[in-house]
Amino acid sequence: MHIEFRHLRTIKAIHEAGGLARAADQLHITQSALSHQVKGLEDQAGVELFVRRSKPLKLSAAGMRLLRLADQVLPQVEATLAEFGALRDGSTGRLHIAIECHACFEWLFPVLEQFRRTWPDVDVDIRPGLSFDALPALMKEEVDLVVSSDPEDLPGVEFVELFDYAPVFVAASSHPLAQKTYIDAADFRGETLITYPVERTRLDVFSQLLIPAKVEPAGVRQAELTAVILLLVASNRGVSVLPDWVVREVKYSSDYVTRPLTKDGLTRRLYAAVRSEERDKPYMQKLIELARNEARKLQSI
Amino acid sequence: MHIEFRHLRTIKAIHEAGGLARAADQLHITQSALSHQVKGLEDQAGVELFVRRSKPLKLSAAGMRLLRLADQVLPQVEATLAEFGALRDGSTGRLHIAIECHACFEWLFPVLEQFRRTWPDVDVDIRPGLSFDALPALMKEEVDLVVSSDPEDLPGVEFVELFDYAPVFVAASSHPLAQKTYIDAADFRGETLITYPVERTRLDVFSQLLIPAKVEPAGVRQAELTAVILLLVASNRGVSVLPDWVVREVKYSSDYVTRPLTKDGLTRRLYAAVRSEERDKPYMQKLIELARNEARKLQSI
DNA sequence: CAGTATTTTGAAGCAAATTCATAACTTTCA
DNA sequence: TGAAAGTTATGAATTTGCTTCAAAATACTG
Repeated sequence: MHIEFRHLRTIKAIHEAGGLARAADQLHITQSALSHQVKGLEDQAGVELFVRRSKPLKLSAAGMRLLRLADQVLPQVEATLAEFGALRDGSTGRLHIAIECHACFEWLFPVLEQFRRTWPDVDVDIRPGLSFDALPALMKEEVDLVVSSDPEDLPGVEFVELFDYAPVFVAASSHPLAQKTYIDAADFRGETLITYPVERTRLDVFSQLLIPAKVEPAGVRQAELTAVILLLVASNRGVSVLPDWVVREVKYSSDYVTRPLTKDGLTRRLYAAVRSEERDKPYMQKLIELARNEARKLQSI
Repeated sequence: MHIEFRHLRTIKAIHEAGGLARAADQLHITQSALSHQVKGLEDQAGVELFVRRSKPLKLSAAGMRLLRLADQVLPQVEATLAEFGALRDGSTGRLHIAIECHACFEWLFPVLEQFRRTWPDVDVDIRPGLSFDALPALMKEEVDLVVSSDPEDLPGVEFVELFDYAPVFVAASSHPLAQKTYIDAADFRGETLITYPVERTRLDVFSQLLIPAKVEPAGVRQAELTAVILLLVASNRGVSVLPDWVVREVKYSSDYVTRPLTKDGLTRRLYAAVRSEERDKPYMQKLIELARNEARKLQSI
């Protein structure tokens, strides 16, 4: 026999009630059960827990020690169970986000800032999705939300629409292509293209435009940070394609210009991939709502 | 079903071992048992504790929380059990002392000072208040040692001899009785006797001298503190009878003199009353040894 | 000292934890 | 991709040990 929480509750109850009989009522078990329990406990601890010789069954020194343990431990257990309650009803949880889309930092950061104000107890984190496969990680519960623009049909995963955006062409104001009203795939043929350092299939320019048109740019150069890409573009080291929300803020800068891709412009859609069970959690809903609002704000600039 | 220590140990083992199977070995139960246990725990807590979709069975957010609880709680339990061990082998315990004999403060304090140096973990206290029913309190385990000079035959209580002392007569140097070489009961007839405020039967002068001789002093005045009694005696407000160790230290003072009671002198014996079970506890032995030494020291002055 | 309240004890019942046997997955490796 | 290895889940049988019941022992009260 081991010491168990039951025993701590028992000690506490007996102390408070001042006797087995009353404590038994309080715990909804027989007084006899308590007697056996105490005896077992004393056997196993090897010490007397109570002073028998007196009527109101007082705690001995060892009993006091055990009571102290109960007073330390039981509240800790209560606290843990309370947190489980919060986990269950969705007021607490983990929200680790993986972003496949490299430029998503731009709008996600402000969203998370807002989010933390309403849901301070949710454990939030962003994991740049370059180093691993975001969707398998989502299924394995290594992350809880993946921002992606390529919905797949996966069991237990749902893709919730966030917002639409347009990948747009960016070039220095002095660049010859800045003269055109829109850019076609063929226009890239003589250009150096600056992209994020990920596989081509995950870049809108390639997947939506160049690969279908079988066009290979003159050169490809990679840069990690959006700010650096814009810098390179401004100094005419190449051209790039970025989501409209990225360049929206700097649209009126005279250093570079943005042009739609193809005559009608391309449109892509961003999704939040979440596990089905978690889709309806309140903080999940909240994050999605905030993301949509943030996008609206950026696009109305 | 309630959450129990068993579950905490389980969580901890599974986390450390990195899987049910290995944890099962470590805990010396079947892997099946662990599986059932985890399931039960998840049902009752209402949250998933582990991430199933991955091979090395990882802890979920809730699982981490429970692990934290285990890491908080289990060491506390260990500590308590360790203290029980110490209680059992006698390196720790409670030593609350009741003194029937009012003047015993004088030698008991220095003894306890010494005692605390060797047995710092023993909870020591002196309780002067219940000098009345000290022995019943001993039996009810309200106190653990009673200093007494009247051994009784009580079940479960033993009287361990401490040391002998002599109640001696004290008077101002200028007092007429200071001329006598020893004092008899009859000498008290015209005197004011100063005593501690307790019943006569528990005062050596009365029980050993005046009551047997059927002598009533001219007056009786009571004082709480030994120092006050000596003060009153010195200023000739009365005479007193005190244990020799009390006046030994001030014996050569010219303010008062001490004289033996009766021609041969009275001798009394002081005992430590303890419960039989506790008599052989090491710290109990130590205290008794220290008391005897202290008495030797005082009497050799 | 009887009467009441409370705790202890032993046997029996019962619920819950464990085991056994086996199925269902996951991952690995060819 | 399929087979093999390793790991976890499940259901029925079993065992453990907690709880209850009934009755005796003990402590307290007037």
